[in-house]
Amino acid sequence: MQRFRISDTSRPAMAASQANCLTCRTAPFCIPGRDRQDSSQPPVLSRRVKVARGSKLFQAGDLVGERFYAIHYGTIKYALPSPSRHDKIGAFLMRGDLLALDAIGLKRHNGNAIALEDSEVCEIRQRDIQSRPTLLHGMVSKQIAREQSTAHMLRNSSAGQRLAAFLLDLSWRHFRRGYSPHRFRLVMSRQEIANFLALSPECLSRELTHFKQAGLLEVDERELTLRDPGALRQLATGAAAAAAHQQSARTDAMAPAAHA
Amino acid sequence: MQRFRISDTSRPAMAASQANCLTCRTAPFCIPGRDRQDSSQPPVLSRRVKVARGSKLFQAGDLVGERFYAIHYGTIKYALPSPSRHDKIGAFLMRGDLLALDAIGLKRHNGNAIALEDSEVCEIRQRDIQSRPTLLHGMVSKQIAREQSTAHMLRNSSAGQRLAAFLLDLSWRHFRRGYSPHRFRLVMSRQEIANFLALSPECLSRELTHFKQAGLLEVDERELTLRDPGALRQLATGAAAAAAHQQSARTDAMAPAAHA
DNA sequence: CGCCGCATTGATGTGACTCAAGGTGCGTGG
DNA sequence: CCACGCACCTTGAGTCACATCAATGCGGCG
Repeated sequence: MQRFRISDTSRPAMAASQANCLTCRTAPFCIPGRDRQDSSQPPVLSRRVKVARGSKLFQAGDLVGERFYAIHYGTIKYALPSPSRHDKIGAFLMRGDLLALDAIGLKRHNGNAIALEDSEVCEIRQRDIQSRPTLLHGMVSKQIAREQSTAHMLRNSSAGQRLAAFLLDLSWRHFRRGYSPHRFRLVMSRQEIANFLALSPECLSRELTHFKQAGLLEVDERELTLRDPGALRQLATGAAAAAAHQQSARTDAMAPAAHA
Repeated sequence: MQRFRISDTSRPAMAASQANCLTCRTAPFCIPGRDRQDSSQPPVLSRRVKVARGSKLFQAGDLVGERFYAIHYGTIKYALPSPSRHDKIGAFLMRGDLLALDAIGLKRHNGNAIALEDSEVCEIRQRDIQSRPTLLHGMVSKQIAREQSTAHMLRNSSAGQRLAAFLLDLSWRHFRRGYSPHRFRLVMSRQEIANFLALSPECLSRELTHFKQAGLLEVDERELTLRDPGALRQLATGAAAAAAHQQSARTDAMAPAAHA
């Protein structure tokens, strides 16, 4: 029921301006670590780059140029080219997420970064960050945790488990950013979700209706409402007798929806 | 057919000694980046720790203590605890691989690190590395690339694809370390491989015999011989018309077995 | 209007999981 | 020593979940 059309998928990304993390309102979700507030350090400067919906921030083969990105607003998908059929989507990045940190030691990018909605990213130069080890450590930790939790999610054997884990991850990330964890918009298409979860679109659709029928959620086009995050969590963790499974010291990655 | 017994799975890891990367023979596979040779910098010192087969280097919940590890020799598996059944194995680390870099910004470890054979690891303190950004960048890049390629592998839908990708990865890593890419020993059990690939042990066994019957490889207990890496690669990449797919600028992660 | 992309639903096949049994080598203890 | 238990691996039969193919509905766009 969602039918936007992207007529021009390759119009160039444009418009740049200066930015400063000290005054940035995205920074609390973006930069981990305490020394962010440390104003005795020079502020991390970056160039802001707008990326129009459907256009590429960079693509596989592009020179990395010793810089990476933080999403200021919007959503970017990162996809690795695959010989067969469509590319494989490796991540959906939203406000505050880091992008292309994996390319920090590479000459050229391995994947494509495409905006799912009109977005703006902060371009960060390695040079500007490498004198701030605490900052870098926090970013690295955040990034690796995300990759690991993605792999962890993909090891969930069943389609329902994977979908539940995905939705809870989205929920948590919205919550962390100050939005409602119960109701939010899916900026990506069903096909893209299915791709990310390594499922067929049909299977994803069926799982969604199963969840709907079980009263776990409601979904109207791309508007999602979680009705029973607890049950979703039980599903995601492999159900069973996962009763007293409290966790603390959370990072930004794949996390519980016990925020009610 | 493999039947070692680990009587005591929790005897403590012991014995420490000093080590120096400048003279270490593992360094070429371990530390990426060019400034490793830079002797104007102080050498990276580290403590070597022996880990007996079956014992834990650390486990989930242990304090991180602002240090991580590089494998000097041996093999370590890193597994995340899972409420249901067995832990999920997230990585097999061998000579030169980095371990616990994901914990760099955390207080406590998320997973268990268990030696699959008698091993020795270099304990690296964050402090000692953070004045060497090039070094750190290289390590970060290497680590994230590994995580990404694991996730990429797990998105391969079929059991054969995943297994082929896994074997080629092992082959490549042996090759990089100066060992034969065609013949090597599997230090992990079938169950552990199956766990890592998110397959049932039975399915893994069947795929192995399929590969054997197809003449792609031979396997005697844990001794593996790759007979047709090219065919394996076609399988792993999703077969199809993946003809002219040359790649350069390789990292250490999931890579071709075009080395013949 | 006709086309196309997206999403859902149904019918059907199949690949992987589950359960079960059998074989093997090691370690232990009678 | 040998019987036994055990951990590991393999193989077979049956089942189920997911992929595949196909048809339909919907809405935007040319």
